[in-house]
Amino acid sequence: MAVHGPAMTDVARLAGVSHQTVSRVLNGHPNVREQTRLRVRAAIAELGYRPNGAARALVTGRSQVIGVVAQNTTLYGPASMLAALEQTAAEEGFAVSVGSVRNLDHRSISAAVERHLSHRVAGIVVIAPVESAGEALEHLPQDVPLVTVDGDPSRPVPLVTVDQVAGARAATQHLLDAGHRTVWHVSGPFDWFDSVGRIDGWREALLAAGVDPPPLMPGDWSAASGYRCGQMLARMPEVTAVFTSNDHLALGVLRALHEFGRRVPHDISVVGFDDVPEAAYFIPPLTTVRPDFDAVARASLQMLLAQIETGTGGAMRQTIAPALVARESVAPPRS
Amino acid sequence: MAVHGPAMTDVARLAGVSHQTVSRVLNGHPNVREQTRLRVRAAIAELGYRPNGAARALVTGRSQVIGVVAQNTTLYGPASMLAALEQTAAEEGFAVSVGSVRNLDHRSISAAVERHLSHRVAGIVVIAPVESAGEALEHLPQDVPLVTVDGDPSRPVPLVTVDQVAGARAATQHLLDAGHRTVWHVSGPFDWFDSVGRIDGWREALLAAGVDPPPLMPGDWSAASGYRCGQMLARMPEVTAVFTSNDHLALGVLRALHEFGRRVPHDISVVGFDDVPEAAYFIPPLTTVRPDFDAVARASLQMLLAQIETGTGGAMRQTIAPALVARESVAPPRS
DNA sequence: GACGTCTCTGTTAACGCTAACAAGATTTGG
DNA sequence: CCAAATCTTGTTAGCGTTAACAGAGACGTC
Repeated sequence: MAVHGPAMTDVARLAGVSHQTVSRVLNGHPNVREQTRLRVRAAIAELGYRPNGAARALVTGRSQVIGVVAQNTTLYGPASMLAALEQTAAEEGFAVSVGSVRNLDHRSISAAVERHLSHRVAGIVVIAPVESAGEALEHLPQDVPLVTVDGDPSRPVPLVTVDQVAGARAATQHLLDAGHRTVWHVSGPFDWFDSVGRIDGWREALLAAGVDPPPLMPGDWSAASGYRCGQMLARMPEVTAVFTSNDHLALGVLRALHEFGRRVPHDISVVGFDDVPEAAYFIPPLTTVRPDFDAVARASLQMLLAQIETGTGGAMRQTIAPALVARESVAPPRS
Repeated sequence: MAVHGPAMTDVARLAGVSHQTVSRVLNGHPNVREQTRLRVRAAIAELGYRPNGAARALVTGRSQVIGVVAQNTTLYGPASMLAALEQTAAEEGFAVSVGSVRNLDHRSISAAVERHLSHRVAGIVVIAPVESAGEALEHLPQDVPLVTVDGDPSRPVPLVTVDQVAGARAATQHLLDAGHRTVWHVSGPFDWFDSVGRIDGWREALLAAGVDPPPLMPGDWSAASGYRCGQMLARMPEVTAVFTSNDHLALGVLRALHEFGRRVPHDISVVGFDDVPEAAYFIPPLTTVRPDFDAVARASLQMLLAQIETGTGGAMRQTIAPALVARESVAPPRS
């Protein structure tokens, strides 16, 4: 069984001070004599003392832990968000506890949040890109610092989000600018806000250009569904430009087009979304839209810390604009 | 500021019992009258009471949290491991705290472990695929339950690992079986055990077949480095089969071969490693080796829980065999 | 030289929970 | 029907930390 490490009193005894003085040194209190501070530090080092976070959390009412609720942390977007969040949190002295959920339904989310709450996390970041998540967050205790990432813009919850609409608009516009009459769209699932936003942006760009949007091809983020949509698109001679809701969908589309002998970008141009690291090595290199996950993470954490410190909730929100990354999968239409 | 939720005593008062009885109900103690149990449960529900993990951790000396140290949780392998671990841990009632580190050097790892320790995690899982990580783990307090994943097999630390050697051997053998004279290899970084194991397996398979291994092409896991290696391979007419250390390297190789007009699998066969979800949609669909991340996660957690419960360390180890997934990127050589 | 004002340190009391013991209520055995 | 065993509940004492207050010197001011 684990031999418990030294406690504050042990350090205090060795340094010849009271445990409270040790606490002061640890928390950077100003009123400690330099000499005492050094003695305490020496004792800490000698004993290999490590403050007990549980005790601190108990007495202060909150731990230095931030809970993150996410769905599928295997997907590139969420994984990047999580990593960026963790990095940023670490810089602020916070640990990150993951509570991933299989389904983003009301019940699962609530359960994950509950788990975090019983560990008395200082705040919660919900990477909640789907409709149902919003409801779960409404019935939350009011006093928990909370930030949602890519959540429902219509709910009064602090929100940081990638500007999906702008990104999709840029992607679509990029294709129109290349000379394409219209742009087809392979979307993500309808219950993801990311997906809905990208559909909106696509539609907006087309309407602004006076073009009637062609029928939507619904996908589910996976290369498999992109492949299926691609098989249909490949057989429609009028299709010259496709915007897919993420890079993996694009990969599936590229493969289908390739199989049908439709060359990219010669016959059909393709634009993705996410800029996964491999996108530059697709055949051909994929033009795509890059969301700035670091910026999103920084913004969310900052927002969360503000809430933790001030205690005020408020319905702050912040939007991060993504950038178009032009590569070789886009060209003017033939003819 | 957060209004603190109800405590055990509040529940006790409402239910007309002592706080200790509430504690007993919560912990499933046997000696509580059914009627009392129900009354307590009702009070818990009515107040929305949530046990305070920090207090529990303080008194029991350990929390229901497992710390995970990993490097780049954006890479598919680590991300999958983390997700699987989190899932498994949740089933056992444990939360997972991530401490990712930018570099897997001694200092970073130690720092991450320290952070976990001061939160009094119940145990630590280190996804430590590199050399330098091993050293950091040697100087750890002896009494912390610890499991390394894909770590150094030569160190006396509990270890769960994907059988890289067997996987690489299978991949290489698969190519030899298809009739190829020899198999080239694009490796990962040399300080990753995964990478070294795969090199060993590749070499073993070739030697067993009486073939002198061709020069190694060193990569760094990225599609970019795969592309660079692929450009060289494409210009060597004698190359007919390539095994890459992961799927993203393979993607880069595929792209380079495509650019040079070398058809896969007609001219050159390619096998990857990892089976990323998109691998089936590469051009052509990639034959690869699939490690069972769930099995690894389950094994590690089981090992960790065993240590937590018994308190014994021991140098247990377990190896999970990966499976070859045959797709269309492999064919017999022309000639 | 006495008095207020800093600066530094120590003492005490929580925080919310579990463990250990104690004690009343209930059952069992002869 | 009484003593002993068992079940059920309550009481008390920490776990290691921070917060609040208190006290002891050092210093400057009149």
